[in-house]
Amino acid sequence: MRAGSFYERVYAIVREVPPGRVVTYGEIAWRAGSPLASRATGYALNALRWDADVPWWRVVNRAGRISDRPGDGPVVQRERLEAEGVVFKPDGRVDLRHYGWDGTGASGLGGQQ
DNA sequence: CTCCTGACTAATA
DNA sequence: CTATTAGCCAGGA
Repeated sequence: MRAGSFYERVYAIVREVPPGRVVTYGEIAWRAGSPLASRATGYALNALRWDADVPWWRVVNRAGRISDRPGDGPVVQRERLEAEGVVFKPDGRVDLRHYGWDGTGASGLGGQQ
C-alpha cells in the first residue's frame, strides 16, 4: 500500500485482521514499519470513528486487555469481540496465544511481560 | 519553529 | 506483580 501516512498503513493492517482474532498495537506498528511506533498506532485508532470501515475493536494492548479508551468504547469493543467468538478471561483479558493474529501473540507474549 | 500530550511497548529495578 | 525511563508518530498550543 505505501499510503502517504502512518495512519493509512495502520488502517490497512487492521482491515486485514480476520474475525475472531485480535492484534496488538505493537504488532500493527511492527507491520507498519516502526516497531516502536505503537504509540502512534493508538493515536491513529483514536482518530477513527466508531462506525469506521476498520475493525478497530480487534486492536488491544500487549496484555490482551482493552486500553483505557474514553467513553463507552471498551464495552462496545468487548461486545463486538465476543460476538465474533473471542472469549474474555475473568480478569478481562483475552488469550493472545489463541486469539492472536499470529497465534503467538505478535512478537511473543507469554501472558504478561 | 518548539514543547506537551496521547487508546503503547520494552527494558530495568 | 508494579514503578520508572526512553523511544516512536502525529496533532494542538
